[in-house]
Amino acid sequence: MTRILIVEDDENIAKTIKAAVAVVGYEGYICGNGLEAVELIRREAWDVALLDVNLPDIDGFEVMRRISSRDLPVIFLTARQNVLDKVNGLRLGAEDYIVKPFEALELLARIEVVLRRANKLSSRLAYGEIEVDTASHTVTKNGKKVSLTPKEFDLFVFFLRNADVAVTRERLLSAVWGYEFEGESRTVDIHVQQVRKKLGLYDSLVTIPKLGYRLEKKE
Amino acid sequence: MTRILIVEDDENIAKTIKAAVAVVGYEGYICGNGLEAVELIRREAWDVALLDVNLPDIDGFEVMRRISSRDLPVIFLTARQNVLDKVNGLRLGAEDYIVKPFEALELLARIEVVLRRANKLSSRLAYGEIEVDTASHTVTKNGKKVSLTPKEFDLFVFFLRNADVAVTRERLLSAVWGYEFEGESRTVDIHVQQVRKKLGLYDSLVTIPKLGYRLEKKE
DNA sequence: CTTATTTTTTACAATATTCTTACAATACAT
DNA sequence: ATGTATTGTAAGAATATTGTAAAAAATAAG
Repeated sequence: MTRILIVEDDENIAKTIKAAVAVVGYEGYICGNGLEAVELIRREAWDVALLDVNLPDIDGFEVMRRISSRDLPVIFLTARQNVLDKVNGLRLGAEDYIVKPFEALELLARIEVVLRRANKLSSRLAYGEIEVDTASHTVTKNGKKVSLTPKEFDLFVFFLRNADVAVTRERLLSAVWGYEFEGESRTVDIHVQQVRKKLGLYDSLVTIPKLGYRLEKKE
Repeated sequence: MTRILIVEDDENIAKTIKAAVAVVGYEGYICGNGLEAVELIRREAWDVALLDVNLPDIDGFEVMRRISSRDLPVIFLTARQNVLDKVNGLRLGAEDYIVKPFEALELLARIEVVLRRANKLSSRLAYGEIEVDTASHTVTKNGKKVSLTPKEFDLFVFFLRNADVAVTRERLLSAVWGYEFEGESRTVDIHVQQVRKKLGLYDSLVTIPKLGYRLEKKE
């Protein structure tokens, strides 16, 4: 679950933001002042912080300075049309800067960009009852977690992204293993068997004799 | 005309790629740095971009981020054997990933797959109620899947691509089997019979006595 | 440094494909 | 028509490919 810390003293704005991020499945937590925000950031894990510049105690910039050791993407929110603020914010290492009043969609887009840059955006892939989350590297079947090794995971993701395409072992070696084919090897086969077994794909991850494999597209 | 943007700072590699894609009739444009690439992608229409990860100014991933709004298939090129790079690239939405040094044929194959996925190329061949998809390596008759062995598949595709042409056994041996005719053999015949039987082509895959076979064109 | 995990190799069993063989059916020439 | 050459067909042998388990090697974790 993507957790977003909303540091904003105007309760209406804060609630609006929380509702907006909830729409796309993010969990928003509201915090009304700077000092508390610093504490929360130190104690808990967050994916992004939306930081109002004007806060009742310490301002957003000060919060940023105090948490600068953390590797947390920050987007500043401000009512000021002040260019100086913007320069300040970016110099402090803010990921982005957005001026109120803003459109909810605009904010969501910015959040997505920041998350993607931080590689925290979970991209989900589905294949029937199997779900894959490339961010957390987890695979579930019927909601039950299936444990795949890294190679198996990469291999399966590759098949998902190339569903219904016949792929040769050479292609797999180069795409998943990252090197060119040298001599013959059963490595690919073994991993395919493993993925088949772990995910029960005996009927859908088919062998194309003398060619390679194909993951049949789900209807 | 299929336009391919080649973003690669090594001039030799870039020119090699350009020559390779020219062979199959694609137009390649070379661009040596990331910022210019972003501009080119914003201003002009491209079918695929080949994006080197290591560029003199901003890296390939950054280019990808900046053009992420565009719906342009991207294939990353990299010398790195780094899995992280790969995961990064794919997470950013790259269509594919290819490690240097690569074979020209391999690259062309990937480009074809990407173009096909973007529906800019067709991999389907039809013959009456029979449909062949060379990408997924499947054959259906009246929507029902027909299982052909590799040789049978290649043989049938060859006939489809040479419909209404009388082909000798020698020609078939050399085109489908890939070697020159040595002594007499019934191999070709047997496979033709097999294709006839499996696809019910008794009337259309005709024998030309003393010469070879011909797949009659569908009206 | 040891232990655990993952990846690769190895060896062999199970399958699938290709090719050969043998004979039947058909076409063709005289 | 009759014999010869060619092609159709089935069955099985030979070959090659893939499945699978388990050990060895490499890598990561403690």
